[in-house]
Amino acid sequence: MFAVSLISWYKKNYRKLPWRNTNEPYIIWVSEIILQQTRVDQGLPYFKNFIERFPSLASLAKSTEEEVLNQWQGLGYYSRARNMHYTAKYIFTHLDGVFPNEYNELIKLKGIGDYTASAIASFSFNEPKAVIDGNVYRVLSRVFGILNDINSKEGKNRIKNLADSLLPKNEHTTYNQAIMEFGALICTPKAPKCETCVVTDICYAKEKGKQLSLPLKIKKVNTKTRYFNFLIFQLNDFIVVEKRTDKDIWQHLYQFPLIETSKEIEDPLALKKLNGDIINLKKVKHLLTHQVIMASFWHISIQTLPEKKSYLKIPLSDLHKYPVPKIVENYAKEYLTIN
DNA sequence: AATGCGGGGCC
DNA sequence: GGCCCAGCATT
Repeated sequence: MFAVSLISWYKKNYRKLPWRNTNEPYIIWVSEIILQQTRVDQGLPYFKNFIERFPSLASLAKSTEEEVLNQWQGLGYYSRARNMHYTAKYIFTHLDGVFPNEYNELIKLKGIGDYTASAIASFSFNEPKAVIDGNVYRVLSRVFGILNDINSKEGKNRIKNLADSLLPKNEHTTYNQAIMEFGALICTPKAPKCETCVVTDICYAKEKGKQLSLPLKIKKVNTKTRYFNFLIFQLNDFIVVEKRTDKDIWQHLYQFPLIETSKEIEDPLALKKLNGDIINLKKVKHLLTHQVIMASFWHISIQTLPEKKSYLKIPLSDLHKYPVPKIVENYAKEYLTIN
């Protein structure tokens, strides 16, 4: 029995993680959002800091988006933080601060899709909904031999039907945790630990030697290269930052004034018709999932800080108050340390 | 159905 | 250098 085996394995082998000690929906929600497309090891310190800074839905709702993004800085996929802040305010204001307690209501909230709604429903409200995340796709496609592309409608439907049929109605909470933990620790993407697997005797992939070719994912990656020139205008202890507002990466985060070009440039000052002294130039290659950012940081000593509606003149010592992309954080830490 | 959205760890 | 991670929103 598939579910029984996984539950039994889980009870002996699960990791003790802070969100497993509670069924409080706010805590479960925060943990699930943080763990979207994010490994436990990477998300764990963010979870602890986030809960310490925003211990309740009310505290999150009463904060500013900037404060929330500041906590999120460095974790990536910042729409998660923006949507959480939006949803916290929505629940606080329009739902009397009470978290929706069933899948059909949870799914309506911004930032909550099928996986997260199922997880909160199962973990917080004892509603038997099967969670389907990357682990589940991998485990089920291997064990039960789902050969369809899991990005296709057919593949998703088969996994969905299979997941629903396997869900034990009474122990769904433990089972949901178990299958994901099993995928994370045993049925891993590379080098799965088949020698310690508890369902190896019924596993299609093991029998056929197809562990590494399942799940089948057909996708094309077109990575594009972009050239960012960050201009760090400095006058005494003041610098200039601006907020990113476009529908682009790092939305609502701050940065140094940016000139994006189609290729590397020699002299941004000439381009901007500005007079100043370049006192540092640092080039950094920053890798995102589908973009390569070739960044140049031009540190410019200038007599008059440039004026523009979107420019904020701030003391260098205040820079840490603004949420910034990792690449900006890295530069600031190395070259703009005050003290 | 396809695309955009971060950053990091692993091979 | 590619792949993937407790996905979701938008087009």
